[in-house]
Amino acid sequence: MSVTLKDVAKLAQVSPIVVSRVLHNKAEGVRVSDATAERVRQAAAELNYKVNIWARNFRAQQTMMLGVLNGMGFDRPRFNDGPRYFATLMDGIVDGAFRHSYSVALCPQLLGDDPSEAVTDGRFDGLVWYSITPTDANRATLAACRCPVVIVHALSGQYGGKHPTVICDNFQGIGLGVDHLYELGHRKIAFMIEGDAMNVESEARLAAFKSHMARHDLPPAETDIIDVRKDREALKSYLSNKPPHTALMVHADGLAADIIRFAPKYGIRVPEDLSVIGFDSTEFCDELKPALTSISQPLFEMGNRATDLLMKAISEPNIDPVELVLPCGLDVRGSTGPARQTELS
Amino acid sequence: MSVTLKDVAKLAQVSPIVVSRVLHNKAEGVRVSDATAERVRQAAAELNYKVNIWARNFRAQQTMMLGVLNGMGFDRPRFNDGPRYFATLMDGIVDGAFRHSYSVALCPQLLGDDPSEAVTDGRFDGLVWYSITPTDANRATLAACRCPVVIVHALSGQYGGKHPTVICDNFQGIGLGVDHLYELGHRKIAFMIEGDAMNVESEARLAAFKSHMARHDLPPAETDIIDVRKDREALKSYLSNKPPHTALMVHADGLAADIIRFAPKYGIRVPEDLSVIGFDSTEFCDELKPALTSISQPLFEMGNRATDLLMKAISEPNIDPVELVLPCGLDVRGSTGPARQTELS
DNA sequence: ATGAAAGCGCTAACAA
DNA sequence: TTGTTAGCGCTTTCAT
Repeated sequence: MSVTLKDVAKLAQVSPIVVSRVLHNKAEGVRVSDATAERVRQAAAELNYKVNIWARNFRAQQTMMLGVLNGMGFDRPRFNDGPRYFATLMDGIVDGAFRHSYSVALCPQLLGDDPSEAVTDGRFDGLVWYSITPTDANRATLAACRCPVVIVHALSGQYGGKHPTVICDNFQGIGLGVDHLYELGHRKIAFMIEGDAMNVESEARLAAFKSHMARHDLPPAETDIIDVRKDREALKSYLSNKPPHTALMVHADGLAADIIRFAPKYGIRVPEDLSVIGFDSTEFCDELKPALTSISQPLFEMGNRATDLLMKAISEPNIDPVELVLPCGLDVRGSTGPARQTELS
Repeated sequence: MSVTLKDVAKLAQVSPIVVSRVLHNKAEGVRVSDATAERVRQAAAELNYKVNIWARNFRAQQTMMLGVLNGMGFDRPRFNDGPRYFATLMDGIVDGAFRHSYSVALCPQLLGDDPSEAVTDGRFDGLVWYSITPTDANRATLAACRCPVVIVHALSGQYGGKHPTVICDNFQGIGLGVDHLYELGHRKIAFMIEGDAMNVESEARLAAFKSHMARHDLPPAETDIIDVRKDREALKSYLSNKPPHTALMVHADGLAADIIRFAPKYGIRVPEDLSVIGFDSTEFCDELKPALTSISQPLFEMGNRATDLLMKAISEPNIDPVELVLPCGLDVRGSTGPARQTELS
């Protein structure tokens, strides 16, 4: 069907291995006479020979391929859902993989009946698992993986300390936000959190908030933690009752955006009456009026470094897994300003 | 290293081929005694045997893998650049590929020195090439491909009619926009176009505009085509000189968004003074004030159908390539309204 | 119902 | 400097 080494060898009147050496070996190791080498190269060109990369990989017992899982398990990665989170992370992963001469495949459909076969059929040399939730099923799948797995958005401890992990520094990030507000004169600062399930990262952010506030001698009271997890209406009732705070840190941009959109309806001006900080610095931050100040995760970097950890895990299987915590940034936009001095009327 | 068929065979006291039949064959074709089959299954379970998918693929001379190229050639796909175009298309491609039990890999780094080796080393069973520009280099690469290639965002004729193509119906899409404006009473409608290089699709949209306007007995004059290709400042000078039009169709959303943002500075209200229609219905359309009415490409569908064409090309290599033209939609938002009756003051 | 042989394309190890 | 052997893991073909 396709032109193989053997065909080239026949034409060049040498054995296949010589062709392999001439065409594929590093220049240094090659011990072939110039004349033969030239003959081989000509033959290859004439036949338009190309290696079969999978034959080579099969022989070398490697795939030169990384897989990406995301979310709850074997739902396929979606680029266009939600914010650009996953897209940016993927950019980092792909960039890193290419840097190491690896390809990236999107978590494949499985040829068998069980989705988890995809991580056990030798398809990949390594996996990046993104935004995994620590359910029993996921832990079981993780344990079944036959290749190194780097987990993004998790701390190693959540998974038995067996896998390298990459996560943003939620503690430091929230600190950036709190300090920013403090410097603007804010002392009455609330934290708002939502979400159906307990989200590990949101929890970490809340804890960080409490800690950083305490550092400023402003330990938050219970009423300073506004939990709209069960009832999104709680958000509206908070806004309609003259918020006692001058600033709001929100666990994620989506909720912060709603606040910015709803606030005017309740006579609350952002940032004059209420400063708002989100988390993730999603692209829509710039489009909001006012634009949303937000803490940014180094998503590209996270994906990128994940591949480095994977390479290390592939080449040194028995090394202790690294837990990589990367610093956040603060993108100051229009939704934060000096604290108001008076009560809302 | 890993458990193979042979290991299972030894434990079950049968030959490897029997194991293969029991574990992998369709139920019907299997001619193995129940007792043996059971023994094999037990052995496999005991050893925790998993197929090596690449050995199977290698043997079958297929990869069950599709590749995606985008842009000018071998720049790697970027998910987070520009609008969500590529992300949505990818979602369609991935969905389609999975539906056919194929994986999708992002255009890989090349193990050799020449990037284009990636399309000739048998890495993929098929390729989706997105947003290709018809340069000589790209034509050459296309010709060198050893697997079927489906081109997205192109017409078959641009590439010698040799490859299946998928494109949105720019003509019909622009027609939706023109008709929408016409029904709102607009008669003075301009078309705005930009971009460094000649963009085939933008050109097609411009031509469609002329044609649809003529259909309404409103053939556009030269002054109704505002070309800001060379000079983005031309946009501002257009806005500052009391536009004689009541509506503007723009070749793409990005430029339309700028108009919406700049217009107020020149005392032009959208849509009261000037209705604006974009193209692509990008997600930021909703965030603009007013939200941007825009023509939408069926991007997910385009990616999805591209994989169908690829499957067909893989299974029937000699079939005539299909040219798929998928209809656009019109997302009416706030930036279009009834035509103003008076001149701008 | 089961098994033996053979080979996909490539390259490491060893031999000449 | 060149060639031979051998095998990666799997499955099709043909024989028993």
